[in-house]
Amino acid sequence: MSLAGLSLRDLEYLLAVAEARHFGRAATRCGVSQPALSAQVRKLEALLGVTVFERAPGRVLVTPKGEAVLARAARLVAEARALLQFARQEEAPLAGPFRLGAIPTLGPYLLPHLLRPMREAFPAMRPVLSEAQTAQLVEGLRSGALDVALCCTDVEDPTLTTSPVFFEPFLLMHPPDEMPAWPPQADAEEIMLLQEGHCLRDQVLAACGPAAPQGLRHATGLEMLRHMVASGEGCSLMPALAAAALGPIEGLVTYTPLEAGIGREVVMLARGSDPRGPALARLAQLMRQLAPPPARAIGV
Amino acid sequence: MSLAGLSLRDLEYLLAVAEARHFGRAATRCGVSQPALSAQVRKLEALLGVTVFERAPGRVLVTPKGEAVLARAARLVAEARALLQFARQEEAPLAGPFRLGAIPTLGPYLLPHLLRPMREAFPAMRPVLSEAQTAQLVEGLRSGALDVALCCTDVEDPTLTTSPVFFEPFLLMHPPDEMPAWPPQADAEEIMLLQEGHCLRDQVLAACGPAAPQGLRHATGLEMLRHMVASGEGCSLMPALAAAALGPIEGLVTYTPLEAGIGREVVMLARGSDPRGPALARLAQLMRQLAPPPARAIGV
DNA sequence: CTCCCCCATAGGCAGATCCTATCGGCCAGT
DNA sequence: ACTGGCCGATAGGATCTGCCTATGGGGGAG
Repeated sequence: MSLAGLSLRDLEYLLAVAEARHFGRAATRCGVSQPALSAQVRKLEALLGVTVFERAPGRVLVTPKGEAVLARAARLVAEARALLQFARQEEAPLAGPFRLGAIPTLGPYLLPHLLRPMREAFPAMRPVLSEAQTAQLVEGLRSGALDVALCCTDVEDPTLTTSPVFFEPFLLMHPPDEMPAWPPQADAEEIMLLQEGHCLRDQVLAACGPAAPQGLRHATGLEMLRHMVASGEGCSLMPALAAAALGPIEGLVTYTPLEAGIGREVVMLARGSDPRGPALARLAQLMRQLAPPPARAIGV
Repeated sequence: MSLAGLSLRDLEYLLAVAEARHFGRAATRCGVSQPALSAQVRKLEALLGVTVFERAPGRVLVTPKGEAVLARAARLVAEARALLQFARQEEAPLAGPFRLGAIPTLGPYLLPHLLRPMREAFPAMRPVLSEAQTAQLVEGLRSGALDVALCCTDVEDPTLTTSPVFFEPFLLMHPPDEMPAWPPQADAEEIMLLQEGHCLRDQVLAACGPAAPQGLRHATGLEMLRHMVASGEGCSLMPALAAAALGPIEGLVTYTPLEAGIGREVVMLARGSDPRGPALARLAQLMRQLAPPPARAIGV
């Protein structure tokens, strides 16, 4: 059974007649002419198969079944009004669950600085955090499983919007008693990398210039990388936020700043089709305001 | 806030898109073209002020607020369907409260014969009985306070329908040892009447012909009338059903049949505008079938 | 690089809705 | 008994909404 032909406006007309017990006054209240309202009520009665009103001379009576229909119609109209009111009430920006993904070499070190100010700026936001590599983040964005992603690779997907957040410098991570040359010499096997899939691996390789290592020796994460350096396996580059969070290891690992410009651009990705575009832009701007101070706070 | 522009059909479209996650398939399911459905959904979103769907390339996503709107829309549509189904389901004839009025000289003696068969013929009917004089019954019908009325006066009101039920003869009620003449002699003061307002008073007066009494001696009801006859005050006419129900009083009151044609026509009145006209006609026919047998059963 | 998928847009048509004007029935005041 | 007023129904014309087919345009896959 379809709802074709059943109109909420006609139900309003019905209720108006029931209240006024008078077609003319009901029409005035509804803002239409009396014939228009009469015709619509008659049409609705035909559709329902119920004679709701008995047009008695001089007065309008309600039939027993009409009473029941009117009661249900009143509920329906009230709920419709509630729906309209609910839909139209202004909602806090980014309200509700907000799926935020980040790459593993960034999220654990950046998000702690962001979450509290974000909650203050968007009180109704309920962040749901996840950590994945860039490819999975992009797929999550496209499928709707994520709302925004923090990563570093320039994504050429035209359906995604890219908002710059900040530039994160790389620090040279090495044993204190062993200062490697930078940029590295040809086939510098002492440079260690993350395993395949991490965008940081590619960024470090790019930073190495022509003397990029083969990358045969790799770690599954930054913590492992730091411990490998501590054990004298070699050296590597560390993003500034991770270096600040993980810190040096007395007598085993220290960090040395490199020349300006060596690092990576952190961006916020979102779907271009997300209707909350303006709010997302404000979120990106908030991140831009927040990200540099912690980067300076690490003392590099 | 008005419901103008909010259409249940559009809400159905919205739900179809939410289920199918695909405008084209939703349109097919709704039996309209894809552009038609797209336009209506877009219009509805504008009306609500909520972007329910995010048209992402290759897929359709639902926004957080859209989820809430969809949930309410689903409730609304379900209730609308329930209303349609409820309205369209066949209802037992004359179902619900049924206000039946009767004049005092008829109701208590006729209705006991009618009620059980009426309940069998119209099982869903819930009779609500009342007793009043003709003028009040007619007013009750016109105001909608009554559904049908049983009375005897020919009512000329063009808004009421009159269905004959049966002819109720009058019996001469008198002491057994004192058989009055009929028709009465001029100014026969031994003829006693009911008080003003009872149609039976006028009918008896009419039956008396030119020798009608002044009616100075009157009773408030048929029981009182019978007791007045029993006490030797005079005699009177008694409707057959009342005579059967009240019965003679041994040695004090007896009944004597009169020539055929002396009596009153009992009719059922209803509003001509009552939409249950056919069912009311069947009710009148049922009364016609039921009324004569009890009239004969009184043994007169 | 091209074809396909999918939603949006454009233009025209048909039905629904509303309006004003009028009718017909009932009622009340003269 | 007559007549003016009230009230809902009907008639006819204007307008608007909703739907259709055809097409556009962006994105994705082979």
